[in-house]
Amino acid sequence: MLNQQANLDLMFQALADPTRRAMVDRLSRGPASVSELAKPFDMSLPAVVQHLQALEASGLVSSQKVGRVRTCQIEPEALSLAEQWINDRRTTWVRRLDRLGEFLAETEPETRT
Amino acid sequence: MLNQQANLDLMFQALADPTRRAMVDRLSRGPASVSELAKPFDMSLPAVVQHLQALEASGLVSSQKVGRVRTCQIEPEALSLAEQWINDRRTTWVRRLDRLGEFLAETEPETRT
DNA sequence: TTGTTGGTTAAGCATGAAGTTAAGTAACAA
DNA sequence: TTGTTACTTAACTTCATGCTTAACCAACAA
Repeated sequence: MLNQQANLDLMFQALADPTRRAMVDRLSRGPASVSELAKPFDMSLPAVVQHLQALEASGLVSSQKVGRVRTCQIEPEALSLAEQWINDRRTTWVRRLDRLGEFLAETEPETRT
Repeated sequence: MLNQQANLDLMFQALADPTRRAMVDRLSRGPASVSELAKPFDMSLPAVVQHLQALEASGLVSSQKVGRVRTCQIEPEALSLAEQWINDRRTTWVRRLDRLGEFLAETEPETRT
């Protein structure tokens, strides 16, 4: 298992680019070859492949080459790692608000509505 | 409402840096001043403030200045926007697998275990 | 009013990311 | 075996990011 921290770096970095998000979006609907993935974009093929490399480095996408065609697919486990990081922070925040609510309720019960 | 796409760019970009994630983590436990936020990091104050600007630009954090102290807090709505984007893609992926399962069950019922 | 604290502004620098073109390779099709 | 397809590699340009230091300003404390 790689360093989790570094992994999140690569993950969020990968998702920070609209082209790469569009690729993830495409792959969430099913596997695709490199040129299929490239088709919607007004960009050279090498550029597309560089985006793909970023996605693969982050663990969000994997690929295998059969013959001369490289087929790419989404790696949903990786997606949920990013999702979980966000959710953990939101949860911490929400819990803090709850404790604050309790505190206010305990210390000034007469001012409650 | 700003362009959602651009907003996600800034959001994920902001979360791609470990220093900024640490700041979000800190702020998820409650508000903090700029210098409080800066304390854990081995980095000049201007550098910390630049990270803060990235977080504010993304909508993940807001701040107000009172006297000479600027107090920062997390903006959990923004967090859940990023979370939702990820979740939507995972959901699409899962549904695709479900349909694939149905398809296989319908076309080759005799090969099921 | 003088010093200290808390933050801001500006300028500069090193690195890396996003794109390009050009040339190369390996598989399949005729 | 010759051409086309599907990438791959390499070299290069441009722009953005993440820092730095130095100087500044405004609020509060003595």
